[in-house]
Amino acid sequence: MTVRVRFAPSPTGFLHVGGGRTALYNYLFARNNGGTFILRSDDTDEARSTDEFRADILESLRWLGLDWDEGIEAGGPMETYRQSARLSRYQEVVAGLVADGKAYYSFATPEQLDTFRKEAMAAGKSPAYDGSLEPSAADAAARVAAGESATVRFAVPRPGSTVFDDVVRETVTFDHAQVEDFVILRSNGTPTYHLASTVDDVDFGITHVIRGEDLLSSTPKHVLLTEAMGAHRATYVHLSLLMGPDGKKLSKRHGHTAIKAYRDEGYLADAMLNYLALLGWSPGDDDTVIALDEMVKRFDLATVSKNPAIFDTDKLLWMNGVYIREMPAADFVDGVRSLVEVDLGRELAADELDTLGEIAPLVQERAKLLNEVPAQVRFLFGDIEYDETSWNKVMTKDGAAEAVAGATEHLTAVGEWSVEAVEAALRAMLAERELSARKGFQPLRVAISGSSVSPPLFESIAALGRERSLDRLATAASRMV
RNA sequence: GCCCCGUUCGUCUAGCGGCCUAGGACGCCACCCUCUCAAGGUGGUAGCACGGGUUCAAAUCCCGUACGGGGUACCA
Repeated sequence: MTVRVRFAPSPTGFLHVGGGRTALYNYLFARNNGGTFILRSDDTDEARSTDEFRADILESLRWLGLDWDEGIEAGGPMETYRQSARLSRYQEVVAGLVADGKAYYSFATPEQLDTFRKEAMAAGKSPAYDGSLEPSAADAAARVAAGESATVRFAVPRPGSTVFDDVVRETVTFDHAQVEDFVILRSNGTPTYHLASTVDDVDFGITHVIRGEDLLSSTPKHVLLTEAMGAHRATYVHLSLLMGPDGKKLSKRHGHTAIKAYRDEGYLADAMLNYLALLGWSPGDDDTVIALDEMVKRFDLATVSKNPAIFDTDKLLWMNGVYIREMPAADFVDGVRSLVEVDLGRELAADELDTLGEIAPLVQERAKLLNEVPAQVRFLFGDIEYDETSWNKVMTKDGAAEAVAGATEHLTAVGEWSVEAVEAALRAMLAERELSARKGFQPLRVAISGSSVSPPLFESIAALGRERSLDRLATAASRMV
């Protein structure tokens, strides 16, 4: 049997990190098995679904590099992969179920249901509605014929129970006393999530339903529905949820939850994927940094962990640094160029691009976020701006003025302007003035870059050029008196 | 309330009855390297929720308790 899995977000919000992980696990499982990865849009909630969210989900998935084989915008054997376009099919299924006596028209009002549930709870019993408030079949038929509006509920066999083997949770049992006669068709004729999602899974030939644990208790409904349709149930896989640092459900107040927010902050898709993969799965062999194709080879649903994972950005940040350092130098420059240009508010000239190329490898070693880069290279492309804290800490110390004066003297004498020549000149200055490297170079760093933290000094000076470097030393000297 | 799921360092995890004096990674601390900051290197810190069983032997199996998460809609 060929594996067919789907990622079926509902466009009622941005693709968040938990959704990204679910998509990734579906992708890994499909690729590992030579199966098909399908993208579907579970947009039965018209009121909350928007095109903005639909676009965000596609864009986020593409950014991550999780390409799907079939579904939204990719096409495939099905006519459509949007639930909002499959209304008639759902109504057809519901009609069949009603005809078979597996579902019924329900006239219970919200108030009646509310009372039913409250009373059940007060009695310490399950609040699951069992259909006991409904009229006889004949009455129901008459009322429907008379045009009275009603929902359609699935008739859960009672007594009974549903048992299924979840790949990560093993055998799970639900007594039907806990499963209510759930609504499958709203009174306005639209399907509920349970119906639409299950019908799609059946129609699309989904073999493995890999989704969040929040749907675990809905699974008996899906199993019942599937079997009522005369179909074979899928294998279910419920992934634990992602939590915030305080152990509570991950939400906005913990920081960013949207995948795209991480892209915008300067995270790399590969780092994101690697980090997300490790939240609930381990490739074994004590490996931590692992590429997508390697994950595909080693992925195994049976080893996915059962417990919720906390989304910890410290580790993500570290991992992003690892991936930045692993980037080919040219890719790094490409990735950072537009950020630098946005920061400067203008495009980089050809010679400035060369300068960026020169300094980039040194910055690449240090960055953990792409977005940190502009601030680190800004001194090369604009006027000097002093960080006052740095200035006060460094330029008021003994020897600072002497270092600047000495550097001016020695650098003026440099012939060919190169990293080596600059270093030789400055080290000679140190020896002559009997200054330690620390005391002698920090003032120069502040004079050149404006900050006590910068890319390596000699390279920075070499990249800045003779004129501008000497100019900055002069500016600093005059500011010090 | 009721139902379901879970519980190994602060965090992500390895572990599937003896290889565990519990391994790796992030974080943190120290040292080394060093022109700053990073990176890198070395070392260190810290954990089997608790209580009962089962067994010659339990982090690993069973039961209970506690705690956490999810569900309990004409949301998904």
